[in-house]
Amino acid sequence: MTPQPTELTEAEWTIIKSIWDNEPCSAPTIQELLFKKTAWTYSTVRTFMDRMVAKGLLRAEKSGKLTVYRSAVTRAQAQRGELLYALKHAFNDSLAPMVQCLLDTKNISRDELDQLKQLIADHEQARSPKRSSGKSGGKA
Amino acid sequence: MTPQPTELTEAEWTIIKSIWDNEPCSAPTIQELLFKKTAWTYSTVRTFMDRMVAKGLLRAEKSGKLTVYRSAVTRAQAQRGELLYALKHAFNDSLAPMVQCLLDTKNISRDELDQLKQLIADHEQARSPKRSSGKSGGKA
DNA sequence: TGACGTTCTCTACACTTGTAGAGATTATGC
DNA sequence: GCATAATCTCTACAAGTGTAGAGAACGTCA
Repeated sequence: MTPQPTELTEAEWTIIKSIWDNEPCSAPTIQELLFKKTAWTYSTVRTFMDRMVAKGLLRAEKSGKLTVYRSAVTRAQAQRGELLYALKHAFNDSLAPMVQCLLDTKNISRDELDQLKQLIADHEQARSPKRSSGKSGGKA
Repeated sequence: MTPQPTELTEAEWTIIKSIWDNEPCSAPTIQELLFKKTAWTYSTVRTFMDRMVAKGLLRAEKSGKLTVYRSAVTRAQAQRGELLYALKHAFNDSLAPMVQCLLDTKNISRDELDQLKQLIADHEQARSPKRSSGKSGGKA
């Protein structure tokens, strides 16, 4: 059961990133961690977190007095959701225009370009394993 | 003055796509065009469109009785906005993870892969024109 | 001139999102 | 036992989003 893709709001992204990096964790912890960036009060953070539990983005568990939170979606799932939203709405689900836009928009260094080429090459490799002599073909 | 990137809601995407394909156009026209997909009433469509004018996504002009609408952002601008939102929030602005996710998520045909490689090659070419004998180096 | 169709304007309402205060509860150190 | 600090719960409110109805205004055809 692949969970259906989720899109997060800006605030939700902020929260869940902090949780991925610190789970399991409590609301006061997250509030404190984010305060420098966001200046959110405890109430604000707590409200977000509880709403995210209701949406299935987080899981909460009471440990005595304290409520302990964990993510309920992985980073990859959330990334996929966001990407698919953009892909679907902005690019009518077609890959090439999206990548083209990426290339046009960002100032991409030569290193990054090489990296991209490598990614694609690896992907091709994985797709149609060529069992070439030298490389073992397994995922690096 | 590059306009700051805009993110559109789902409904806004639906509307503006129809407008890009038909501008200049009136609200009743758009409503009719979209009705099959969305079942939105005239009021709904009109409300969206007027709000989009307020946001600077569309421009409206009265022509006697009729109000005529045009897009105020290009498709490329809107695409960029959406892409940058995803890139920033989901991928912390780094390119490679995004492309990786793309490769992992979609079932990409060999043709598409080739297309991507071509895009990247073209981009490299444009970036550091090699003034090779055969090709004229200008944009295709 | 009156009925009809088209388009517009205005208003509304429920739900979501961003933001937070007030006050209750509980543990803790003295 | 009591002051204090930490945490929780509840409630609220403004702005944004999705959705639409009611009724005005205008052109037109008989």
